[in-house]
Amino acid sequence: MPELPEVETTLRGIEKPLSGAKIECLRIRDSRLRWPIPDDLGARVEGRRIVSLQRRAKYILINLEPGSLIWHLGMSGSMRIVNKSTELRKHDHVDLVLSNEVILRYNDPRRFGCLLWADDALAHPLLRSLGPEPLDAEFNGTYLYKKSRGRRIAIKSFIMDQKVVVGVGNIYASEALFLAGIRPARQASRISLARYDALAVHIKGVLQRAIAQGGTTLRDFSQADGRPGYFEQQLHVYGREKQPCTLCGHAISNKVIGQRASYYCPKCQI
DNA sequence: CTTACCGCCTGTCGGC
DNA sequence: TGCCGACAGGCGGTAA
Repeated sequence: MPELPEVETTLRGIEKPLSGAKIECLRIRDSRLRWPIPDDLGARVEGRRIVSLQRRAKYILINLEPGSLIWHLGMSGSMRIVNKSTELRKHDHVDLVLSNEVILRYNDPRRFGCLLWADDALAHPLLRSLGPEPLDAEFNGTYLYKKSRGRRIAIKSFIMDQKVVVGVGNIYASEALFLAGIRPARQASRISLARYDALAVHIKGVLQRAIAQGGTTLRDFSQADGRPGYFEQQLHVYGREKQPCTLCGHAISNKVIGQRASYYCPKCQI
């Protein structure tokens, strides 16, 4: 999926046209997402006004007050702002049609995303047990250090666990570990507080820089205006197997950790 | 509680 | 050129 920077980029791209707008209707062309889109969702939102939008973890929340649409982009989802004469593309599964001529169009080839309703989104089972936002002050080295005591899993799997910290996926986990000089397979319990301090700083830094670049586009992702994200050119290790390390020139390795490709420099990351 | 693994889907790419 | 398997940015469910 879109990780945190891609979801944040999407949110920023749709916030202005959607905020305060009235929902004309919800057009569902294919409801077979990760969970089926509820049958009554259209009736539930039709004619109502969008009060605000927010991101929590990798979820986009469209608040109608009371109640929210809970929208996740899955692995391959994207949203675009279009109008009624915009031609449909393959996998354009949902349109949120607003009365101001604006249409929010959701495209998701793999259909791993979801579109659900909750009276209280943050209390929804999918969101209830999520860890802290990585850009919040409460997320820091001390938090990671305490949370990791007794955890034998690889540090990369640990920071990708949404109960530990949200928003960090396969790309940015690899990048943050490179910047912090930590080998992705290292056990989470065997990392010092000082190194967790550095890791927290680099998680925040890489996410912020990626947001500033509109996210990373590898294949499916695009911003709400259709442009790609531009962070790919700043990736140090992700997808760079056998290419030279940007710091020392050694070839980048790729090892499977927790069923996911994991890129690192065997010289710079210990 | 933790950890490891499966599977949901379509599209693309590399190897033969 | 065509076919086939491996793999892809996520994540809930299950089993041990």
